[in-house]
Amino acid sequence: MRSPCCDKQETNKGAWSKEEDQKLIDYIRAHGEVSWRSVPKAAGLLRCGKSCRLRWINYLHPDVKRGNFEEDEEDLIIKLHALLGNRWSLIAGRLPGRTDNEVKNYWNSPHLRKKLKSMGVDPDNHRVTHNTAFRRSQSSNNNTATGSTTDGVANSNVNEQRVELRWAPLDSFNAEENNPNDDNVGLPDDLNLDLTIAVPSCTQLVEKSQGSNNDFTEAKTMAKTLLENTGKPTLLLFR
DNA sequence: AAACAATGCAACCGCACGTTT
DNA sequence: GAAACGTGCGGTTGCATTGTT
Repeated sequence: MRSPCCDKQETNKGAWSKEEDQKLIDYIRAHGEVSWRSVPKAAGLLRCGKSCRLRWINYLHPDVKRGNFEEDEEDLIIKLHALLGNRWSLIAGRLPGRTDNEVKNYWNSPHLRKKLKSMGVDPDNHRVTHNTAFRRSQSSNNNTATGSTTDGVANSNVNEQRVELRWAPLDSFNAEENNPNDDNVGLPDDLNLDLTIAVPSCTQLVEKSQGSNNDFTEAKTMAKTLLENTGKPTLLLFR
C-alpha cells in the first residue's frame, strides 16, 4: 500500500500566510522545482508537498497572470472546452499565465455559464439548444448551416493548408441524427488549432486527404468500431 | 445597517498514471 | 512483475467578499 504523502497531523491546512509564501518562494528560487515531497521539510514549512506544489503553481509562480479573463481568453476557453472537454490543464496550456485551477473555476462561474446559455449552448455538454450558436461556413464554400450534434468542428491554417478538425465525442456515433451529410455545428472558423494535442483517451488519429462525405462516413464507421472495442473516442482529422 | 444570497477563488482530496526500486 | 513512490489532474469544498433586499 502507498503511504500518505505527509503526516497530516503535523501539517497546516487552509490559507497560506505571507511567511509561508515567502519561505516557499525563497526555497524554490534557491533550489528550483525539485522533489515536492522534500520541499516542506527543507523549506521549513508545516505543509504537505502537494499543498506546496499547488500553492506554487496556482499562485506564487512568477508567470501566473492575475486578474480578470479577457474576452479573447474567454472565447478561447469556450472553443477549447468544446473540443477537449474538462481537460483543464490542456486548456490552460493554451492560455499563457493561466492555471488549470483558474480556468476550471472560471468555467464553473455563473458568469460564463450564463454567457453560454445566452448563446444557446449547454455548458455541460456543449449541445446547441437553439440555432443561434456557432454558425460556421462549410469548408471553403461558405455555406452556413446549423445542427444539433455534439461533434466539434474547427478549421485552421496549418502549414498553409486548410485543415478541418472534427472531434467526435463518445455519444455522437449512436444517434440517427448523425447523418454524414449533416453539417455538424461545433466550433467557429477562427479557432487557431495550431497545437499539439496529446489526447491519451483517443485511440488514434484518422487522416484523410479529402474530407468528402464518403470519407467521413468511412471514418465514422471506423471510429464507431474503435469506440465499441476500446471505449475510447477517436480523433478524426481531415485535410 | 443587518441579514441573506450569490459569487469568486484558494485549497483539499482522491485517483490515475508514469517512474523507480 | 509487483510494490512503492512522486506527480499531476479533475472534482469538490469551504471561506471571504460582494451584491441585494
